[in-house]
Amino acid sequence: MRIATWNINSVRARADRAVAWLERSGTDVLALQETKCTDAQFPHAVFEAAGYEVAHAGLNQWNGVAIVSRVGLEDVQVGFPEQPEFGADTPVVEARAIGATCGGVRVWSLYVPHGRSPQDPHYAYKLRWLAALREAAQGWAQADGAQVALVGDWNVIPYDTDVWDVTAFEGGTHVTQPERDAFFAFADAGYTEVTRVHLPQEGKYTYWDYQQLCFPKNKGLRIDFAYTSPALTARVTGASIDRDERKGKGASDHVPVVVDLEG
DNA sequence: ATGTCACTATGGTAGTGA
Repeated sequence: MRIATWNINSVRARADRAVAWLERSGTDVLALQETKCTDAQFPHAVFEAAGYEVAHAGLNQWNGVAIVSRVGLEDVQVGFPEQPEFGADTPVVEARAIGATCGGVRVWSLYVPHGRSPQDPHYAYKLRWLAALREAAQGWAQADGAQVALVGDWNVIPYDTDVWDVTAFEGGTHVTQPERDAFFAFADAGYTEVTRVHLPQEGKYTYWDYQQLCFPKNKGLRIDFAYTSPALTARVTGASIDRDERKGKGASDHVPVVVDLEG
């Protein structure tokens, strides 16, 4: 079975591209982030025509997460227990997490808050969000044989070598110790970040900003990851990053990150 | 050349988020 995660940066702008990629790559389950639409606006028919079921959570033009599967899609859950709210006047639980069981694997599509700047309330929200997710995820992995995949855009640069020049992020988000601690805490909860296991090389970026010709200059970030519970980690046979998907007109600023499972 | 893109609301351009 092949699972992938992809921050699509508007599913309406790229539904055809996503389906073409699904078919070309032979992906069974795809977790999407930044769909940037409401459930009513989601292009369900495009995916269903290709033989995929869809579960989506989207409140407005911001955020939005989905799971697309051709191996079943059961027990859909929008948001995780104690997922923090954000908003100055009327706080809401944003559309940043959706879970479903696909082919026996509990898949979570996650869009971790950006943080904006270490001084911004969004940064504290990001840390709260990651801590709450870790609490929930620890519970999910408890059951013997539980096969859980936490995949998505983590908005954290775990190592200095996951960015073309870490000094460009001095004073910014993504590289602070609290963010990195929050990211690595999932390993303490029993999860393994399996893309690192299979792609340990430096410079394996998953995102290149649209601005400043970042992609041609290969000024990228590695911020899209897949944490798997012990029983699922044992099934992982490989991982890949489809860098070519960043090429050409109409690309997302992120590329798909793929995890292969035996069976 | 601030070498971008997608969204909304508006009204033909400005604001927001990344």
